[in-house]
Amino acid sequence: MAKNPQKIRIKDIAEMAGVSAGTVDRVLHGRGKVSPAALKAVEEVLNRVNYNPNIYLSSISIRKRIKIVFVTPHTQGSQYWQQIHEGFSKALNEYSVVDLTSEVYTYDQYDLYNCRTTYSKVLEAKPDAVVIGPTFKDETIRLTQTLDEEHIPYAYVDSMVEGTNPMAFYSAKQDSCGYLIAKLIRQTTPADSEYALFQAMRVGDESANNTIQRKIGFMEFFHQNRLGDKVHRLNFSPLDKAYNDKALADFFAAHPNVKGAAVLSSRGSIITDSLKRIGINHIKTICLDPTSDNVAAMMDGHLDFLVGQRPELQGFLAVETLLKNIICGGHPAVENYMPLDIITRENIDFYKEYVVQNSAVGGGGM
Amino acid sequence: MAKNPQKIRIKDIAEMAGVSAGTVDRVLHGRGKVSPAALKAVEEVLNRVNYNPNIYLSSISIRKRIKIVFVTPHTQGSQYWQQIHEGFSKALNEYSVVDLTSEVYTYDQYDLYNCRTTYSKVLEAKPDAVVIGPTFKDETIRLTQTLDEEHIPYAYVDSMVEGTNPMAFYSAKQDSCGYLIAKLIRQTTPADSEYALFQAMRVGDESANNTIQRKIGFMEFFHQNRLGDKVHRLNFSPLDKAYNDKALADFFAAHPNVKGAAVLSSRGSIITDSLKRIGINHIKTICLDPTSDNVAAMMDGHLDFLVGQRPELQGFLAVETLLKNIICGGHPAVENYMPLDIITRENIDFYKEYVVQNSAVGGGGM
DNA sequence: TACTTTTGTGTGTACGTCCACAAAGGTGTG
DNA sequence: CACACCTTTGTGGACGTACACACAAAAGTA
Repeated sequence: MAKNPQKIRIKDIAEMAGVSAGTVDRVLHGRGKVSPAALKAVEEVLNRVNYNPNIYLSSISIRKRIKIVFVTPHTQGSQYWQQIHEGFSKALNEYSVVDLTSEVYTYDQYDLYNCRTTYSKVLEAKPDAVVIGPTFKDETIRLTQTLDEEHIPYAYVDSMVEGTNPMAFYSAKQDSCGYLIAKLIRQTTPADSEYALFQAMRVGDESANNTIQRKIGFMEFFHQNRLGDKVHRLNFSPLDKAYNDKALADFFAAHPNVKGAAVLSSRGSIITDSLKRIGINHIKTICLDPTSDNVAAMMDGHLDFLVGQRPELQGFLAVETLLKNIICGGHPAVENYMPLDIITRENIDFYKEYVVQNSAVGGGGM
Repeated sequence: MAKNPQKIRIKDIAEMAGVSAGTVDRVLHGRGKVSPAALKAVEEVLNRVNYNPNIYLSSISIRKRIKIVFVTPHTQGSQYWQQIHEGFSKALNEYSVVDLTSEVYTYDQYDLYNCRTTYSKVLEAKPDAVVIGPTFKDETIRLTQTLDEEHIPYAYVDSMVEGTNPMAFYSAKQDSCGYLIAKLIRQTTPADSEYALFQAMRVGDESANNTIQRKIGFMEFFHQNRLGDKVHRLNFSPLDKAYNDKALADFFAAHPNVKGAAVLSSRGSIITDSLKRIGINHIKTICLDPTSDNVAAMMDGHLDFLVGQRPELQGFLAVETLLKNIICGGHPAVENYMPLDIITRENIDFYKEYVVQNSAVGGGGM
C-alpha cells in the first residue's frame, strides 16, 4: 500500500514514448494516422505501464450523446423483470454524468410476433447500445446479426443466447440453482421423506428454458442420491385458487410422505397460500426470488427458503459494461454468473431491498 | 426513463440564482464570504433542483493529497482481517484518480498496550481520514475523541464502538448471525437431535464482543424453541490437535445424540479436521467465513454451512464513504449492516473469491 | 522545379469542478 | 472629499481526457 502508485496520464505516456499526447490518443482510440514507428513506441510504453483512463473524465470530454435501448419481456406482473429494470435505472443514475438517453421496449414473452415487432422497433431507434432480456432464440439471433453488422454492442440479462456475440451476459446458473434447491429441501427434511415438484401450468415469469435448466439440476441431485422415485410432480395454476386447493389436497392425500415442496420459479407463495387455506402445515417449501408475495409468505413462516439470483445487479452490470465499453473501450469478461443467495427468514432483511452491491474492482475485469 | 434528467451544473445553478459560479461554489463548500441575499438565492435553487457533484471530477480539481490511515488488528493469520484489507486496497484502486496516500497500522488484539501505542502512531501520522477495526473500547473512545477534536472523519469496520461519532460503520449483526446459525443447524438435523457449541479457548480472529453477541443470538434460538438443554458446550484449542482429538472423542462418547455442531468463529475447519481424524462422520457442522481452510473443508464435504459477512465489502465501503465525504461533502448513512450470506458447497464458488459487489446507488445514500 | 495531395504530428479548446486572485462595492476615518 | 480597509463578487487557470483543426513533412503529379 503506502503511497499511491503514481497515476499515469496520457501526457506521461506521450513523454515516455517521445511523441505528443495527440498521437497517444490516436493509438488509444485506434483512430489511425500514426506512423509505424510512433505506433510501436507508444504500444511499448502501454505494455510497460498500466494505463486506465477514468470513465467519468472520458465521458465529460466525449461529445456524443449515448442512446441505450432496453428490450425485455413485459415487467407488468413480473417482479423479477421489474428488479432487472431497477438495475437499469440505478446504472443510468450512477452514470448520470454521461450524456445518456434511454428507451425501453417490452414484449409479450408468449407472443413470437409481438417480440419480432418489438425487436424491429429497437433497430429503428438507432441505439448506441442494447440490453436484451431474451426469450425467443431465433428472433434474438436475427436481431443480434443486425446489431453485429452495425457494430452496436449489446449485452444480455437473465440468460444467454448461444450463437451470438454479446459484449457480456449476466445470469444465474440455472442448473446450479435447481441443484441447490434440491439439496436444501433434502437437507431440511427427514431421511425417509418424499418430495413435491410443483410447476406452473404456463411458465410464469421467465423464459421456459431457464425453468427447464433448473429442473435438470433439481433432478440431477435426486438421481445422484438414488432418490429419483421420491419426487412427485404436480401442475398448478398461477391464477385459479380453487383448482389449486383441490389439486393440492388430493396430492397430499395421495402422497402422505411428502415433507418438502419445491417450486422452480418465483411462484412459491401461490403454493404456500393454498396449503394455508387447506390446512396443511409443516411442508418445507422453497422457491425462487424474494418477490413481495414470497417475502410476505416467508415472514409468515410458510416459505422456508428462497433462492435469489440478483436480478437488479444483472441489470446494473449489463448497463455499466456497455457504457464502459463505449466510453473507454476495452473488453470485459463475457460470462458473468450471479451468486445464488440462500434466503431465510433470518437474513431476508438484507436481500429484500434488492440492493445493488458494488462491482467495483472484483467483478468487472475491464 | 426516456431522456436523461438534464444534468445540472454549477454554472446552471449560478444562472438560476442570478450570481456567478464562484458564489455558488462558496455556498456549496461553506467557504463563507457570501452576502445573506446571495446565500438565500443560491440555497433556494439548491432546494429546488437536486445537484450532485461528481466525485471524480471534484477529485481532479481538488489540490490536496489525501492521507487515509487504516488501523486494525494484525492481519497475520486472520483471513477475515486480510479480506477487510483487501477491501481497502480495492477501494484505493477504484479511486486511484484521487491523489491518495495510505498508511496501515495493525495491533495485537490481545495486548491493550500495543493497541494504545499503535493508536498514538495513527495520530502522529496526521491523517485526513481513519478506518478503524476496533477491539478495545476505552482506547478507541480515547482515540476518536482526539479525531473528533481535530475534525478528522473516521469509520469502523467489523464492529461499532458505542459512544463515538463515526462517519459510518460497516459490520454484520452478530446476534442475527448466531441466531441464523442456530436455525440452520436445527433445520438440517432430526427433531430429537442434540447440539454442540464449540468455542476456541482463546478467541480467535475477531473481537471477543462479537463472539459474545453471536452466542447470545445462538442461545436465543434454542431457548425460544425450549431446546436450551439440548446444547452442550466444549472448548477446543486453536493449535493443539492432539488435545482436540481427545476432547472431541470424549465429548461425542458422552453425548451420542449430538448431530449438529456450531463454531461461532471462523475456526470450524479445526473441528472438522479433528472429527475426520477420529473417524466421526455425519455431524452437521457450521461456522463463519469462507476462509481457505473452511472452503477446503466444505469442498471435502465435512463442513455443511458457512455464514459469510462480506468483510471485503465492509472494507471497501468504509474507504469509499470517507473519500466521498472528504471530497464531495454530504452525510452518508451511519449504520450499515452487511448481508449474512449462507454458503454451501453448491454456491460457494460465488462467495469464495470475496468479490466486492458494487454499492452503486443502493447502499450508499449520499 | 513548382504545385497538389497524402500522411503524420502537435496544438488548442471544451468538458465540470475547485480554488486563487483580482476587481468591485461598501464602510469608516482623517 | 480622499484614502485605506474590509466584504463580497466575478474571472481565469488547473486538473485529465477527447477530438477538431492547423500545420509540417513526405510523396506524388505536371
